[in-house]
Amino acid sequence: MEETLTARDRKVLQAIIMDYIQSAEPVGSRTVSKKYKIELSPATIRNVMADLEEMGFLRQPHTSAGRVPTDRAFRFYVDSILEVRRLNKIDQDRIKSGLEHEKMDINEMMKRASSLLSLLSKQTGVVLAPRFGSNVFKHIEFIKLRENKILVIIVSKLGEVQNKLIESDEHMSQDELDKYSRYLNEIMGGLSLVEAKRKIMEEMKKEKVLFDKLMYRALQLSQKALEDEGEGDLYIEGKTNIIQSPEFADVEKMRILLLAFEEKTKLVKLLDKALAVQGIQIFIGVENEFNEMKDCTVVAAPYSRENFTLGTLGVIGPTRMDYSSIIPIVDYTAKILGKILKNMNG
Amino acid sequence: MEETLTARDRKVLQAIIMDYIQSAEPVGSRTVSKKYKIELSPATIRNVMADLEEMGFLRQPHTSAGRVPTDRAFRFYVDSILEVRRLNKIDQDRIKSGLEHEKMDINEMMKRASSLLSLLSKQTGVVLAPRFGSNVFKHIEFIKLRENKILVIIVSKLGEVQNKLIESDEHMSQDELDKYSRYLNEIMGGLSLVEAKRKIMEEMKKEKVLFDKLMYRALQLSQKALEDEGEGDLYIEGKTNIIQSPEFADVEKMRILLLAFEEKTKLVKLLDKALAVQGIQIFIGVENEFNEMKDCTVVAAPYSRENFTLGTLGVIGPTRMDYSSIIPIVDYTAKILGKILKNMNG
DNA sequence: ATTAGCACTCTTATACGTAGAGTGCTAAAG
DNA sequence: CTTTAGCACTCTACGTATAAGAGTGCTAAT
Repeated sequence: MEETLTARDRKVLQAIIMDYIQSAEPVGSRTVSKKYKIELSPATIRNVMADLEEMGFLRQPHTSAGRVPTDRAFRFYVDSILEVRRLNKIDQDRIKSGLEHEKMDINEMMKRASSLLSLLSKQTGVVLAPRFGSNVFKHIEFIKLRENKILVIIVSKLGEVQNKLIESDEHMSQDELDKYSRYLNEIMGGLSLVEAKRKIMEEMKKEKVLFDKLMYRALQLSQKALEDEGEGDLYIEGKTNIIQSPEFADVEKMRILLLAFEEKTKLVKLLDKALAVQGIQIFIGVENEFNEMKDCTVVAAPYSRENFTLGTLGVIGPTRMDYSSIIPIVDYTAKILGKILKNMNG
Repeated sequence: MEETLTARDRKVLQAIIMDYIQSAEPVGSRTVSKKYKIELSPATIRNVMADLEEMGFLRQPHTSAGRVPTDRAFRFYVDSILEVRRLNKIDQDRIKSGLEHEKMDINEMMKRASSLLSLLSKQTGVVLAPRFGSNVFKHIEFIKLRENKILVIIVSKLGEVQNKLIESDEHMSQDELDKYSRYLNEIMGGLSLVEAKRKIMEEMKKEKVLFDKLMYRALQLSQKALEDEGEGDLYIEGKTNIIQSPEFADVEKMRILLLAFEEKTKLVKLLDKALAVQGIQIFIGVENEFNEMKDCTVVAAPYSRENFTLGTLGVIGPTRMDYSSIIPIVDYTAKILGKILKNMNG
C-alpha cells in the first residue's frame, strides 16, 4: 500500500491540488483531464485517483463527488512537487518600502510587517517580536511611583522598551534609585540581556558586593526586574481575511479559530517552534497539534540578524492556501526584516 | 400620530422588548398576553401593537410575523421604562477583586477591566485608556540609540510609559542628553502633560533661554517628544462573544463588525464622545453614526479621578442586549476603576 | 495499459403542499 | 366605547417529490 508515486500520479495529484486551491471545491476526473494538460482520459484519471485515495492523498466528501486533497497531499505537494520561485519585484518593493521607513520604532515595524504579510497573502499575518531577553541591553532606569512601588524601564539597543512594576521591601528615595541605575548601566553596558542576567548573579556572589549596600540593592532590584521576562509580543493583522474562506463559513468553526487568535498563547507556542529551525517551516492542518487550527496551515520563517534568530513571522490561512505565492512572501519578509533589524543594531 | 403612550402601551412595549431581548425572535400577541401578566386578550394586544407600530416603536419582518422592537423602542425603553437597579453583590465583588490587585501595572489593569466587562456582560468589553496628555508628568528620559535617533521615554504619575523615536538635526552625546532630561524633569515636575507642553512653549520664548544653548536644545527635544500625542489606547476583549448572537449569524455582517473592531479608530471616536458627558451614555443602533455598528448598542461610561475624566469604558453588543444587567455592570466598573486610579495617583 | 460506455450514486435545485404562527378585521359582548 | 371571540387570510418553515447534473466505478473493447 505504501508504494511510491509514479510521475503520472504526481501530475494528477498536482493538478487536483492546484485546482482545489483556487476553487475550494472537490475536483473531478473530467476537470483534471481537460483543464490540465494531461493526455489521459477521465477514466484513466479515475483509476489514478482511486490509487491516490488508497494511499491517503485524497478523500471523497461523498460517493459521487470529486476528490479533495488531504493534509498529507498538501504535505507531499509542499515537500516534493512545489518549486518555490522567487518573489516578484513588485511585491519585493512593497515589502521593502513598507518596512524601510527611517522613523519607525520597533513596535510599528512589527505591526507593519504583520500588515504587509496579511495584505500580500490575503490571509492573516503574524509576527512574533524578538524575545526581549535576546536583545542587547542599552539602558535601565528606576522610577519611584508611590510608596514602595518602583517602575523599572529597560531599553534594548533596538529601542524596545519594557517596563515592569516591582515592589521594594525597604524605603528608597529617587536619588538612591538614580544611583542604582547609573551603576547598573555601567556594568551591563553592551551585554545581551541574557548575559546581563548571568552577570548580575555572579556579581551578587562576590564578597565585596555583600558589604556595599548600594551595589547589593541595585543588583537585587535589577534581578527582580529581569526575572520572568514575558513571552515575546505577538502581532496579528488581517484576522478578518480568514473569514472570507469558504471553509470557515460555518460560524462555529470560525468562532473557535478567532478565539485561538484572541488567546495568543497557543500561537506563540507554535511560532516558537519555528524559532529553532533555519528557513521556512510549514505546519499543515493536523500537524498543528492545536485542535483549533486543524483546518489551517501556518507558514512561518524565523528572521535573524547575523546568525542569531530574533523572532518568527508568518501567515495563517486555510490548508488550501496558495503555497506557491505565500511561501516567497514569508521568506522575503523575514529576510528584509532581519536585515533592517541588523542595521538598526548598528 | 405623535401621541404619547398610555400606561397600557408602555406595558405592552415593555413585554415585547423583554421577550425579544431573551428570545431574539419576533414576539406575537398571544405570547405577550400569556407570558406577561397583562389581563388583556391577544386581540386587544394586537390593536395596541398596531398603534405602536404606527408610532415607530415596532416593526414586522413580514406580514404574518410577530413584532420586533425598533431602535426607537429600545431608546424609549432605556429612557423611560427601565429602572436601573444596583449591581448585585457577587458581581461587585468580582469586579473589585479583579481590579484591586496591588501589583498590577496600568496596562494590565486596562486589559483586566475590559475582560471583566466582557465576562460579566457576555458581550464585548472595551476600555479607552486615559489620554496620555491628561496625566501628571513624572519623568522624561532621552536615550541615544544610533547616530541621530533618540528614544524618548515619558512616564506619567500613574506609571504609564510612552516612548517615541525622534531625530535630532545635530549630533548629541548621551551625556548631553542626560543633562537635558535632568533639566526638563526639574521644570516639568508635578505638572500635567498639557500644562507641561504649554510651559515649554513659554520657556522657549524667554530671552535668556535663547542664549543658553543647553536649555534651548532640551526644550526643542521635549517639544518634539510631546507633539501629536497619539489617541488613547483601546483595549477590546471578548470579540468572539458577539459572534454568538443570532443577529450576526450572517457571515458578511460579522466580518464588517470585526473589521470595525480591528480598525479601532472609529471605536475610539465613539468612546471619545462619551468622554465629554458625565454618567452612562448609550448609543443604540443607528445612533452610532457608524454604519458598521448599526446593529449594535454601545453602553459607555467615563471613569474619572476626582472631577477629572480620564477615559471611557463600556460594552458593545447587539441592540437587543440585556440593558438591565449591563448598565449596572458598566456603571460600577467605571466607578471602581476611577477610584483605583485615584488611589494610584496618590 | 488505456479508454469508451453505461449504470449507479449522491447532491443540489426546484416545485409543491401543508402545518403553524400570527395578523387584521368584523361583529358580538361587556 | 372598549374589549374580545371568531375567522379568513398571509407568510414562513419544513418536508417530500422530482429532475438535473456531476462524478464515480466497473466492464468490455481497443
